[in-house]
Amino acid sequence: MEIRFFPIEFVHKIREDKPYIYMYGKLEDNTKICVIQEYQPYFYAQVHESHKTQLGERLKALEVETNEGKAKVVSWESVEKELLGKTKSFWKIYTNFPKAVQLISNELSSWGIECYEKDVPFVHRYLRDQKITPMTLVEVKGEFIEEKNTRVPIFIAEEVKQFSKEAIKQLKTLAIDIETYSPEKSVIDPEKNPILMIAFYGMDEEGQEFKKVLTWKRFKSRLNYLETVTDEIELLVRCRQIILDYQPDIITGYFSDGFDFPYIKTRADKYKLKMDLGLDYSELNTGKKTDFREGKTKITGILHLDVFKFIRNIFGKNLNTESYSLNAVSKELLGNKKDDVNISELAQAWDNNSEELEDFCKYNLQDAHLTLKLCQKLMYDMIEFSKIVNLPLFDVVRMKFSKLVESYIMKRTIDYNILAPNRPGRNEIEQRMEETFQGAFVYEPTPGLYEDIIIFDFRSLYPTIITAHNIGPEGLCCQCCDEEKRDLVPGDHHYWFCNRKKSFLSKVLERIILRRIDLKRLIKETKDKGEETNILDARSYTLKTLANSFYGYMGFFGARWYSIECARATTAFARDYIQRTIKKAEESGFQVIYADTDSCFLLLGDKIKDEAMRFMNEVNFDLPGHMELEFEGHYPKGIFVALKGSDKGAKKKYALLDDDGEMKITGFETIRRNWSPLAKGVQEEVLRLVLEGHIEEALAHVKEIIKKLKKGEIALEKLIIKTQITKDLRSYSSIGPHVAVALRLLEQGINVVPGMVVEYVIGKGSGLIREKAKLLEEIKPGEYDADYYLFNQIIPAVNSIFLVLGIKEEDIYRDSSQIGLGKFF
DNA sequence: ATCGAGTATAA
DNA sequence: GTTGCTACTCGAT
Repeated sequence: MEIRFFPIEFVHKIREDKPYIYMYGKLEDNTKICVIQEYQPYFYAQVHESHKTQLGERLKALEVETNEGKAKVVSWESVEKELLGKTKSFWKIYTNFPKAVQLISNELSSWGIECYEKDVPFVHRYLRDQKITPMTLVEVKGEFIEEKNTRVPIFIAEEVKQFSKEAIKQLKTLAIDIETYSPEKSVIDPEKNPILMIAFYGMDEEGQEFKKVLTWKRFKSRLNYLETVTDEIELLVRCRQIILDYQPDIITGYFSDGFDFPYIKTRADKYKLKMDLGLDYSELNTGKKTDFREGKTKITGILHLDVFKFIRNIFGKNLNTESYSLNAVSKELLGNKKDDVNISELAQAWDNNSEELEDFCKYNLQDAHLTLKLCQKLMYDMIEFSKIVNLPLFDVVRMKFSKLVESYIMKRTIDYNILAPNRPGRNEIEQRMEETFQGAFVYEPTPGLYEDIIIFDFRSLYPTIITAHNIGPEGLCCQCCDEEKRDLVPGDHHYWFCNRKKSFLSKVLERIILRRIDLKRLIKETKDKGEETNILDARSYTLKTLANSFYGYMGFFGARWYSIECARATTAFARDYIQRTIKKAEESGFQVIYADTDSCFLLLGDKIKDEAMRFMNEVNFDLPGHMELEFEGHYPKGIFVALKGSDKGAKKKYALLDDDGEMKITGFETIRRNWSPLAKGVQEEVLRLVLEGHIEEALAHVKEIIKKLKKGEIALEKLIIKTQITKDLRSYSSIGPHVAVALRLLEQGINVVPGMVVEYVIGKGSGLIREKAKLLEEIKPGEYDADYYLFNQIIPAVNSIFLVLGIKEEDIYRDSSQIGLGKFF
């Protein structure tokens, strides 16, 4: 019989001594199902003609002992494949189970035989080979079978094929969030401290909501979603039952890989409770955490998405948020303002049986609710990534850019019969890390206030250069192109890329670019019809992200298709194009005031916009491939400032005012999170007033703020400085203010993990700044260090702006205050 | 005094 | 994922 289903979650297992892929998913009527198919794992080996007979004998005899049985070679066949531009003959060697690939190939390597694609995860291999796209409708031929140990029907497939590219729309999702007992001045310790409450927030296919907060302390409350149990054991038992009863397609959490699930697992293990949530009755698997690998929690058959990971790894790049906390991200993405409670007071409220516990329950549920909404909001984007790289959503949301690009390239190897180069070993990585290359060109601006600025920029500069100049490792210094026809890379290095045979990477990249061009047209048509473009927008964003990552990928030391020459050539062409554009603008009579990588700022002067557009069209006339210079905008006013203590113009630091009076600030402290809102606010106001031509007001504004600052009237929230902790606290060689504060947080029992952003205020006193750095709860209003905020925050933030106008530092202080400035006169 | 480590930002 | 740029703090020389 034939059925159609949406595959969502994947595992592989040995069944009756044979390797099988298990695809958990849903039929079109939302019934859950698991489709299984036998599949043989394999890898490739490069075999010399003369060794073939001998090697065959050795492979037949080869056996490697493991605790899962003997790893063996099942069979092999000879295939032709292209490896970095050269077509060669390889053996495709099949093994008896997936893990055997690694063991057998290691053995062959020790015999001096080069092996390839030996580290491709089995599920990934299957999906690519079978051309099955997760989350889309797949048609399978086969039959239902009776199996033990399964919570859903099992269908064994003989044939599978993609039925449609349309992604699944109805997904039953459950968000989960836990609160734990964490008394002050103690480290988070799942061995010691219990889970106090667990919140669930679900939504089914029809949009029906499900809310519940479980807790094991009784207190007065009229919350209808509250369920009270006797103790933590029962809490965990109920937690298991709730998930099993609800049977979501997706379980989501915010940092649930790193916190909620490992915590639940640790507590359950402590009481020897089963957490057999898997659709095959398997236990919650929190994975192995090492120094290099983060933990992942997998529940067989239920897709666990850690929304935090997707945001941190991929989506966060196009957010403006200063931190990846649930609070900050929800605010930007959902526009919600979260009701906050001081979570460090939970332990105390718990011990005192306080009625405030109700607030913590509400807070707990709110977090689950926000997580659910974030997951739903990002679902299109996550699914698009999954579809485009053809991998399980579980893996995609946990990937970083390099893996994502590589997966996409790996998918394309099938279409072009290409063999993937191996990932670099330890030595190779070390060598690659020492290689550097020159980046983009940045024009040094002359400090000043400018009028009528026109900005042009190259659309997708790096991707279009790679395709237009056929950049790719295979065509490097080819011998097939005649010397006079070679497309030489600009600069001192004498090298070129073949212009007869298209390189694999540029073919792959061009497909992305072309698809995006089509898609943009479709989006426009759809919008014109007044229809929703959510999914198309997500797809366009995915393609753009992928295309933009190619250049970085080629220069990344861990890449399979690493090529420093390709990365070097990409930036070399880019520098050449932007410099030629600048020259051409000047030849056309425009004054160029700034340029950075792919953009060019010029002054309109006494010309009209049409003349600028004519210049742009002339540039475009000569551009190859998909390269294009675009009109970015017209700005009536703009300011460029000088380097500190110099009259040279600062690069990557300017502010513009557009036709609608909107300000666009680049590089200034205003947009940096490790400056106080006070300094940022003053700077932004000064920039605005100066650009609008109100210089006196700008100066007066600063003086006013300084007066308030000296009187101790500035609210503490405006003085908060946020700095990220980027590594383990113990490995800091120099203890900055942020590290000092983080160490105190640790003492209070707050889990300080890399990536966390700490907030502090500089308090009154003497000594190092780090000694004066205070947590918000450690300082009272007015007790801040006014001098610090004046000399280290406000003055540096506005000084360079005023200097452009000929206003010196002393002019800022004049009349603003009579105290504490003696040392400056 | 000067320099490296650390943080953050632009493209 | 890459390089480029500026400015500040800490801590060692």
